[in-house]
Order: sequence, then C-alpha cells, then structure tokens
Amino acid sequence: MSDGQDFLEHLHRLGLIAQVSNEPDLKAHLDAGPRTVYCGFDPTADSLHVGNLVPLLALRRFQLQGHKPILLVGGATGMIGDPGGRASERELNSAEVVEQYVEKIRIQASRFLDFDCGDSSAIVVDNAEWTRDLGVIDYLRDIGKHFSVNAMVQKESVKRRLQDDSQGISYTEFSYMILQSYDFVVLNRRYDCTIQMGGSDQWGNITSGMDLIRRMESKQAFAITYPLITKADGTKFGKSVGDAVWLDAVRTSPYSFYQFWRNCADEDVIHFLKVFTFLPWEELQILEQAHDQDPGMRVAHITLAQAVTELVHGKQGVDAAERIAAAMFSNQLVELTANDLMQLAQDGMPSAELAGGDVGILDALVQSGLAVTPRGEVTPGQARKLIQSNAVSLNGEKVTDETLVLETKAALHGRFFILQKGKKQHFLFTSPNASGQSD
RNA sequence: GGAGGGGUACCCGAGUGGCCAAAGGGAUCAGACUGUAAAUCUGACGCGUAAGCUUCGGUGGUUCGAAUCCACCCCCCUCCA
Repeated sequence: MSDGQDFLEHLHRLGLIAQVSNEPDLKAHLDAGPRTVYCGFDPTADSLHVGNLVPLLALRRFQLQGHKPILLVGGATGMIGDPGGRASERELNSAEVVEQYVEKIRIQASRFLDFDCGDSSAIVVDNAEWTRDLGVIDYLRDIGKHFSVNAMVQKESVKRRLQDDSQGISYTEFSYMILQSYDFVVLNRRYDCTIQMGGSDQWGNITSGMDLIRRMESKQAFAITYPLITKADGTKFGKSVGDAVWLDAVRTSPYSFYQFWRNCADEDVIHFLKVFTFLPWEELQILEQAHDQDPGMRVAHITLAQAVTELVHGKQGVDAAERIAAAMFSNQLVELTANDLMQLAQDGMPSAELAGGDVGILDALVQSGLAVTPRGEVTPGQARKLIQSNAVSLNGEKVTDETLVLETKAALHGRFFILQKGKKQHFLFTSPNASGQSD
C-alpha cells in the first residue's frame, strides 16, 4: 500500500478518517517509530457485527505498518452504556452476561489481528480488570478531580441529551466519558499507548482521554476517528432481513454474509471496498472504473463480497457461498444433481428435514421461517399472504394454490424441495428417510 | 416532597366517548420494472380462511359503548429562591 507513502494520507484516501487531533504531530509521531494504538469495543452481544469490522480492520492496517494494536473490550464500560450515538438510555446487562460477551468477542476478534509477530503483536485487554476494584473514593479523588463538569457538559454527546426534552441523561451514562478516559491513561501507562481510534461519535470521549493523559501523565496522546458508515439511501448500515449481519457463522451464515455485500447499493460499493478490504490502491482504482462503466456487471460488488467473506469466513466460506448463489440464481434448479443439493445443505444453505409425511405448503413456509411477518413473527396467515401476492415458488415453480402438498413424487430426486420466497430467499427441505436413494 | 409536561402498533406521530384494529410518515416484506442494484409504481404490514379475538403504561370504575371520562398505581422528562 504505502511504500514510503504517508500512512495517514492513505487512510484519508480510503475515507477512513473523520477527525484527527494535531495531524502534523501525529504524522511525525507515527513516522518516528512503532506506536501503540487502541480501539474499544463494547460487549453488547456475544458476537461482533459488520459495523465492528471498520475499527477492527483499521487496527489491522496499523499493525501492517508495524504498529501495535490493542483491542480493548469494554467489560466495564459495557456495563454502563455510552450516551454517544444513542438517543436514549441503554439497557444494562448483568455482569455475568457482559463477561460472557467479552470472552466471545475476544476469540472472534483474534481472527483479524496478528497476535504473534513480535513487538507489534496485538493484544486484547478488558477494562473490567482495572475498573472492577477501583474504589469510589479513589475514583473521585484521583480521576474525577481532573474533569471539569463544565467541559463535559459542552461535549456534543452529552449536550444533545441535555437538550432533548423527552430524554435525560443519567449520572451513570454521564460518567462513561470518565471511564473511557481512564482506560486511555491505563493503556498509556502500561503499553505506552498513545493513539486512540474510534467512530466519529467517540471524538468527545477520546479527546477527553487525551486531556486526562496530559494532566496525569504529562504526555501527549492522539485521537483518530473514522466516519460512521452510512448508506446512500440513508437506512442503517449492517442490517439484513431485519437482523444485524454478524461475524459469527452461526448467527449469519457465510452465504447470507456474502449476499449482504453482493447486494449493497451501487453508490456504496466503492466506499465499502475501500473500508472493508485490503485491496491495493491500484486495484481499487481499476474496480471503480469498471463499476462506473458498467455497474450492471457488478464486478465491484462481487469482488467486495468475495474479499470480505474471505476475510471473515475464509476461502471455504466464499466457495460455499458462491456454490449456493450459483445454484439458486441459475433458475435451473431441476438440473441440480442430488449431490449438488446435498452439498448446498452442507454449505450452509438454510435447510431442514421435512417433518414426516406429506407437508402442506403453508406448513412448509412456516417451518422454514420464510413466513415471517413484518413484525418478525412466523405465522400461517403470512404464509397465505405470501402465496396470494405471488411470492412463493417451489422447485422453481410459482405456487398459487394454498392447499398444495409437498408430495414425495414431486420432489427433486425424490427427496428435495427448494422453497423460495421472493427472489432471494431460499430454503431447502430434504425428506427424512433417504433410504430410497436409488435415483 | 412540590409544580408542570408526557407514556398510542418496530420507530416517529395523529387521535380526547361510537364512523378506531386506531390517520400520516419511516422502517420492513412482497409484486411490477431491472442488474440477485437504486429510484419509481402497486400490495401487505396485531392474530385468525372467516365469524371473531387480543391491542393504545397498569389496575379498577363510569357508560349501551372508552385509546378517549373518573380513581388509584407505575415509569419518563423539565423546573424548584
């Protein structure tokens, strides 16, 4: 990427930088030798999602430059809830739950960073470790003393909540900034960590940490924020079929994951390529050109899907996803062999065994979960509505009859049914007793 | 503790005795169009094939009839020399 080129400049080009504190100094700081940079992740679920990929990959970029990344899991701050970027007060999770999340996230993140490459090896820390035993009095005397409420109230994240008529802010969330600042100090002491990175909504918290380091340690530290990912159409990034797109293969299959990227909007695809892949700049240029010339070819989309899926689920993940996609979108389901079909199930295509006997189409829609209402419930009524709106196909044929039964003789190779809702949602049913595999 | 404002479907937000399963917008799902895009148009959007059933913070009450009126309770927000 940046042989001799300025690293910060490169990040700028990729659209990864929203704000930087004291850029000239930071540049010199980075150029002068390996540095330590940290980014925090709040454990709000037991898996990271695509949104978390931004900082994760950014940390990786630093590591590739020879810097040392620290991934801080907010076992403590996760118990509090960050008021920034949140309209309302957060639900608080129990300590055990948070602890569990922390562990899962630690494992998951390990995939993206190198933990064994000498001085720049990544490390994972949990701020619960140094916060847990911090007494209130110590906290107030040693840390709180350095904070001016006057200044805190001026921070955008806090100010917004103070001005909002329908929501206030609790003292708990108000204190979040202090804990995060203290994290920075601890990491600075222990690992000489001088740079904190975060989303642009973290700017206030990060600069506040810089200030605290200056006061307590008399040292200079730096802040870098990345722009929060937005989509061209204004809807929230990272959702698919109503649910977040997770990195955990159990929650979001590699196939769905792949589809998520492949289906992103034309307007977003180049931006996403820059942020979510490590493709060399020249290649990005070529892709952008190709995309501009003929977006219908979807070269950029496919490259994006392949690259990110490989990053998260490996080459097999990509292969499996593409096998399913090829089969499902070929519109020639009948030509698939029994082996192909079995492979699809193994590849992670949503599938299930058909509950004994001949099942009605409505039941099948319910069992497959395809009959979800806009509210997220699975109901027979929704199954009916889908059929009435001409949305359902079975083995490639539109279904218009609600009373249709999935009879064995109509199955592909005597035992497979591919149920389809709309264009993009498929479900594979296999017959239970496959003893008659004589076809 | 006092005074005031507020709690309506996934979100925002109308509705202040029947015409309300509850306007409007957003989100979501589907159809058409396409490129497995976007935009646009159309349909769906509490559950149920239907009759009907369950919803408007909670519980009781007034009424032929309540999201709408009354009582009590819970929660949120703002202000208090």
